Amino acid sequence: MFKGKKVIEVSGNSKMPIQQIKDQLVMNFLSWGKHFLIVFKTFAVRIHFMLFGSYLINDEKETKPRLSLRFNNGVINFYACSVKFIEEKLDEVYDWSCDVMSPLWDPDNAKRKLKANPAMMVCDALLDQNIFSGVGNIIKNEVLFRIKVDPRSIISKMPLKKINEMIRETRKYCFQFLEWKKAYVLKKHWLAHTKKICPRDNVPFTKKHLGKTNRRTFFCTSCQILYA
DNA sequence: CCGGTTGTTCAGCG
DNA sequence: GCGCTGAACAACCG
Repeated sequence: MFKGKKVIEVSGNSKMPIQQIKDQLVMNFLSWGKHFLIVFKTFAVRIHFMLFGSYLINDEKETKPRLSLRFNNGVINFYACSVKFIEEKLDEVYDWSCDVMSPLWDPDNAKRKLKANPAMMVCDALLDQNIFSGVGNIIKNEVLFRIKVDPRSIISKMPLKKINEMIRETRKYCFQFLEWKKAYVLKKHWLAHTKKICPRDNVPFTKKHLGKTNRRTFFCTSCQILYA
C-alpha cells in the first residue's frame, strides 16, 4: 500500500530526528524478529513495539503517536514503540537466518550458536535474539513445556536430539502462535504460561523468575526434564 | 487503585 | 571494560 510511496508529512513525539523521513521514498518494509523496518534509500527506521506498542493505518488513537507518516494515499501511525534510525547497511546489522519465522531461517546456524554457548541456560538461549530472533517469554515457556525440558537445563547437557527438537518446535510454535493470535484465541491455547496446574501431570506448576533477564518462567518439575 | 507484564536500553555501580 | 541491577518507558488487565 505505501511501498514505493513518498512520505509527505512526518509527526510524532519520538525524540529521534524523524523529520529526516520527510520526502523520502519507502523502498521496502521488512521485519527481523520483533523489529519492523521501514527501508529508505540511505537509512532505515527501526520500529520495536516492546510490550504495548501498536500501529494503525488510516486510523488514530486518543494518545499521540510516537511516529506518524503521511502518504498521498493514507497514513500510518505508530504508538508506544521504540523508534531508531539505522544508518548501516541492513545486511551488516542483521543476520536474517536467525529470524525464526523468516524463509531464510537456518536451523543449522541456530545449532552452531547453541554449541558456541555450552554453559547457557536453555531459558536464556530461547530468549537470545541473536539465536532465536522473534522468540519472546510466552513462546519460551510454551516451547519448553511442549518438548518437556526444564528451563534451567544447560545447553551442553542436553542431548543433541533434544536440541534439534527444540529448534524445530520453536519455529513450528511461532507460526502456530501467529495463527492463534490473529484469531484472538492465543491465551486459551497456553499450556504453561501463567498456568497454575500442569495439564499433563495435574500437579502445581513452578513459577520462578529465571535467567539473565529474570523473566517469569512457568514449568513442571514432574514432566519437564532437567538436564544439568 | 495497585501490581504486574508479551521487551529493550541505558545509567550507575562494584 | 565487564557484568549485574534497577529505572524508564507506557498500556492494559485483573
